[in-house]
Amino acid sequence: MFDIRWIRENPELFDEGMERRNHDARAIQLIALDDSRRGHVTKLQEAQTRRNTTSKAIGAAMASGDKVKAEDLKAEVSEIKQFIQSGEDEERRLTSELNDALSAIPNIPLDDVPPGKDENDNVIYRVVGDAPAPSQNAKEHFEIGEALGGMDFETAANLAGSRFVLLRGGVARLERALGQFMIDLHTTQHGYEEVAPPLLVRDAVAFGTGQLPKFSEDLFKTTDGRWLIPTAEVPLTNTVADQILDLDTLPLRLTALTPCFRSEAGSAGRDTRGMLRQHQFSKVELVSIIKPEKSLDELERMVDCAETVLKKLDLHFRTMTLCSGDMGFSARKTYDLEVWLPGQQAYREISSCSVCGDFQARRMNARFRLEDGKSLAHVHTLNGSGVATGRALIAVLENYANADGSVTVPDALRPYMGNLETIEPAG
RNA sequence: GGAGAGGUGGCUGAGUGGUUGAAAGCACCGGUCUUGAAAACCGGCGUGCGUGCAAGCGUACCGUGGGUUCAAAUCCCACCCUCUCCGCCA
Repeated sequence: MFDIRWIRENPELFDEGMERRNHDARAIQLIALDDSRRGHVTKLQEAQTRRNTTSKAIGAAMASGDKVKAEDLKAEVSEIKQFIQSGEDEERRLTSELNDALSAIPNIPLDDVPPGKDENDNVIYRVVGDAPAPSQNAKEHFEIGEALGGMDFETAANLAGSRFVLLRGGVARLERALGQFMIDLHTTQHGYEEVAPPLLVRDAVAFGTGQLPKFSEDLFKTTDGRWLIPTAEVPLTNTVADQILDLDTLPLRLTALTPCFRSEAGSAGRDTRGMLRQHQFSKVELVSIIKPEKSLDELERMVDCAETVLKKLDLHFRTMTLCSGDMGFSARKTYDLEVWLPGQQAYREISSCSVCGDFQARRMNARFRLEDGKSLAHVHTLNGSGVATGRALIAVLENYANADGSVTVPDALRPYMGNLETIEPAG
């Protein structure tokens, strides 16, 4: 969320950022809102000053036994009170009007983010490994999974409806192995602390990371008013909400392997086949809470952590810098890792790492104490998938499928698969 | 689900209608002392908002949101959270 004072001081930077975002918010409208709020606050405070001084005078008059004077003063304050009453209502209205406007505004891209409209304008940052030779026979993951008897969409649909899958046997274990492998890698090699967070959160938490108020339709809501997390980023990042962190606790690096729930409200008809886009999927998430001056380095570090997963699985992928029009609401800069899927003959997003600056920290009110031991500043937050297990499963199946229908288990996963070397078709 | 207790500044913890933004201690910052450190002593030390070039001034804030009152941390209402006991339960 933006600080209105920053917008007042940097209107052209703000407008330029909004333009790059293809967003229609403009500084002049917000400043006008703030002007009317400020003007009103000043008037209200003057009235409050008079009320306070007069009230103190009443106290003094009572103390000295001057009842007549006290009564006179009471009558005087009564009138001021009327104005204050309505004035406070008006202040609340003006403040929430401004806050509502501010909380719906996306973050501004960093200067080095390529300009663009949608995914077609994303820029290749680096490519790792070689794409397998084109193959006519390459199968899609759901063909492979179903042939193994390990990917049951029909039963899942009977149980829960569309966009769910039921995994069985070796395939189910393979997904679990991927999750275990990734979270072990991040905790033992990359310095992240493992967290097992709640999967349901309250409004304020979903607001903190930017899901609310604008994207409530993308989330599942429980009957008692909570939200199913769409990513562990939400609870992990909010662990520092409303806190003042000591300098020596930073950086804070957290990881979690959790189910994620998304309504996919806006994507009817897209990726309906297979398990590319599900209402429920598992993901290893990475979150860093960091000092502002370190946040850009941390983004590179985080991408490296995510890339390491794919390198260890020996998967070919490319890392993309998202263009200004393709980034998420809270992000200032985002790298996507796109893994090569032979079955689709295409690169598909498998991980996404973003730096949010103080955008989320302001929403959450997460601050830290500076070196002087006194002043406070907002932390910076970063989040990234240390790879979604569902999509990693897809990638492994499509890249490790053999002609006879079996799937070779990647070396890195064997310790988690009871040293199994291949998953064979059922029966 | 039933009964009770409680939420005060970075932390601990006083404070039940009138100079209380809030005692005290700890932590922290500056200073004295010391070869240095510790201890001791002296001083300082909340946040948001408004206003101002600034010093400052004003205002709001004692879980959150409303209300009563000339005046609320203190009284009333609703909600949130924590703890204890009982019930139920993986």
